[in-house]
Amino acid sequence: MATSDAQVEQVRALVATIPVGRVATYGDIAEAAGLSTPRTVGWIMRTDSADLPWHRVIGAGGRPAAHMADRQLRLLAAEGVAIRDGRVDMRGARFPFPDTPNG
DNA sequence: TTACTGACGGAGA
DNA sequence: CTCTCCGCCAGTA
Repeated sequence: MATSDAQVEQVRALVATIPVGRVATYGDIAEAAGLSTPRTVGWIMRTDSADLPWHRVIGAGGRPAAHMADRQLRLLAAEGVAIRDGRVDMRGARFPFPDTPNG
């Protein structure tokens, strides 16, 4: 499987469903989208994340994107997300994806 | 075609 | 806790 367009749309859809004050990890999104590696999620994001709340997408353990961590943390903090020592407090902030229609 | 790079994640030191 | 190495997939040279 070479990441069908459906997978890409799935990832984009999942990211778009992340509500305010919540966040999701690349791994969770990849898992929910049926991807085999979170790298692909990051690829999709950088490819086109203009219409997506990219700031609600973080790395494992609440690690924000290094190139724009300040911006992401700032946006998350503005939405009410708890930040701890420059990292996102996953406790209660991690958005639980309801179900994966893709299976 | 091979090699290098990158919005990642896990395990080892 | 920080740093490093391997695996994974897609893009670019």
